[in-house]
Amino acid sequence: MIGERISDKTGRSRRDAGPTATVEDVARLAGVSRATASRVVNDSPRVSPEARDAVRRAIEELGYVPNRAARSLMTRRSDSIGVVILEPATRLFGDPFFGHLLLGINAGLADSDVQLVLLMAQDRREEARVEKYLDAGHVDGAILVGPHGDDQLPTRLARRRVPIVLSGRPLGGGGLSYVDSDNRNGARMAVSHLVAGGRRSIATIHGTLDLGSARDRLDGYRDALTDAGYVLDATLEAAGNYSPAMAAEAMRVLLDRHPDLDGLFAASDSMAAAAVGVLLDAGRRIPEDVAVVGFDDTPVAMTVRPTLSTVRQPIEAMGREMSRLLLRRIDDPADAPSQVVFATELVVRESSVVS
Amino acid sequence: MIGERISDKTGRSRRDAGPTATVEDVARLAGVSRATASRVVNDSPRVSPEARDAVRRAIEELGYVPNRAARSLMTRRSDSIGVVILEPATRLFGDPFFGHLLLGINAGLADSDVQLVLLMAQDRREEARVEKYLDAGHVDGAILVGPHGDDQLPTRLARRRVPIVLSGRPLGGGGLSYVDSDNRNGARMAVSHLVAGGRRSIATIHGTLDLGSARDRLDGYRDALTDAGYVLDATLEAAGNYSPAMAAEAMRVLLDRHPDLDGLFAASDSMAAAAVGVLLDAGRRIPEDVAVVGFDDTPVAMTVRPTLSTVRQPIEAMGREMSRLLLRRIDDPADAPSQVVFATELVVRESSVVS
DNA sequence: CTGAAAGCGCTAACAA
DNA sequence: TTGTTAGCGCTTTCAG
Repeated sequence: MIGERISDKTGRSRRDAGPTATVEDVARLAGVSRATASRVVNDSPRVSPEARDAVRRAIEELGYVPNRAARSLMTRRSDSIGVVILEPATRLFGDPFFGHLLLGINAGLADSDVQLVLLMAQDRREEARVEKYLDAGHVDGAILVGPHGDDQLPTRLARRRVPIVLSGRPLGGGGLSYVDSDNRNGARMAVSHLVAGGRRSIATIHGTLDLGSARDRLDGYRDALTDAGYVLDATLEAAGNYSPAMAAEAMRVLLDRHPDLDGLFAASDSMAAAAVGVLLDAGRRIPEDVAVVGFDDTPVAMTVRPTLSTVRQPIEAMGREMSRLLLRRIDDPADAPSQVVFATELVVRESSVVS
Repeated sequence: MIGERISDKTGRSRRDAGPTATVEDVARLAGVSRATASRVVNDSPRVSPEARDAVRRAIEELGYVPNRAARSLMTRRSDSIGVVILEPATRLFGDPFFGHLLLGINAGLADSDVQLVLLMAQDRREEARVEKYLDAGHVDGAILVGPHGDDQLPTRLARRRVPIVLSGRPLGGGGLSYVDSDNRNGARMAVSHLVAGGRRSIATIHGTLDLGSARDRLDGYRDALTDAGYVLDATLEAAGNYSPAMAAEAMRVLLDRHPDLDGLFAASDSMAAAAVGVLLDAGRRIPEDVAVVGFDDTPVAMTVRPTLSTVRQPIEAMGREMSRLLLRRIDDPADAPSQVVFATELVVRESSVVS
């Protein structure tokens, strides 16, 4: 029932030229059976060198590429993973963080021929859609970026045995795999640096507190002050929620409450930059009157004047690690969840030291 | 040969719980044939209301979700499109442009159950890999972001009948579908605005000239000067290649060549921001001494002091349109290529007008 | 080491 | 309108 056919049938598809050779074609040309051809394609060791060579040549000649759908149907693997962005649009816009992370994730996939399916969920409705998609097993696993405190999605997926890795420590459930940077220590270093510079009234603009990173950075801020024997003052803390606009407003409030403040730690560079704008507008000199440290070491830190001292996290490496963990977990579902925390590093520029 | 089986066989897969009902299961439960069940799933009109209801109930009860691989195998459609980022890492990092664009593209796919496969190619080797992937027909079509002047990838793919849509006017071949903004007119408006403000010596920092956008913005700059009867001066043009660092260097060169320059048009906000830094460092007041206009209206425009006048392009809408065009082309390969150009808009802030 | 055969889950002729 | 049947291209027992 097969007979004459190679790369052509009656009304095959819209693609006229494209490589549509099948294993069948390859096998015939190589003078072996489908099974053997398939074995060669999948690097099975149980193939004689001669057969292997013949098949390889046939593959080359026909420009054969396996049909992923057919393979998936058989292997029950999609050879793709989902990267789910749970963050609302606003953050994605301003923050180069996500681009960096995607790059790292992609790099981590590079020698595995697993594809990256991008799934964005701006609201609960879209999130439900994404959940259904993941649940249906259309991807072999997923990396979840930015789940907030009250979001049960990770837990639900984990319970249904969907392999997942989170970006950032989840506030809720334990037992999940995640990759994070040492936000707390990064913040501690930043604020200790301000203390060491002789600053006495150090404020902070923190991120959305239902995010682990935001909470950890705030804790680090408090750690440093406590270490230095300062008394914590809640009125020196204001929410900027990782938004430049809200950070600007927060800065105004802080300045109003503490006209004498002489140090500021902002939980992101974009918030720091916005705060710097407000400080300059208010006639403060930076760093003479107010020393400022941000977080992330994004390009804006170098663009703004004065250039921004900040805390660097190895975003790309983190993305790569997330891929690595997920692939491992997909390969071996019994693999225990792992948590990986990357070190952060203080980068001192103009905004925090009087030269 | 089927017999007893519903959602369970011997060693099915790693997923223990998940919804693994098949059309077969649905059909049996609904008391109809596989074909009818399939018809209901695919909204075929040739189904009686009763059958439809029964099948719908069964689907609901079993939590049935079609297996994409099996469907693809049959329909020869992957129900996914590739979004190829040809840009080197550096741009992705700083520029919120890509995040915006992805968001738009994704939104354009929202009610089509087509998935977005992200493919990044940082160099020629990776580009070859991506090309092979697209060529193999693993996706139904692709959106190409950032192909540079000498890149033959779009042409090659088009020749092989892979449906594609480009982001930005390609410099090379005609006859390709693309979505762009009116860069030239945007730039012209920006520079005319500087002229109207009485600026006499207006410089520009342009992007990588093997990019249509960069060339168009440079042309728009020249248009405006010519319109105003100014004499073009090549020494007032410097390359920033969309990189803040190179833009800073370009600004230094320009300042050196023309200490009296009183206007600047930068082809991106990030370059404008970097240039502003250099100008401030050089003791120039903005806008009193030098008026500055950027391009893109990214968040940095609001963050920097003074806030940046800029040209806004509807990035998200552009992304949505790209999806729309691609889906249309996939549906009907005979559909002629279309070019869509979105209007740009001048946004005036502090950096260009003395208040 | 190799081949024959079975069948993954689905859709699409073709009949009825 | 519905059911029957034939595969899509691939991997994988199971014999040989």
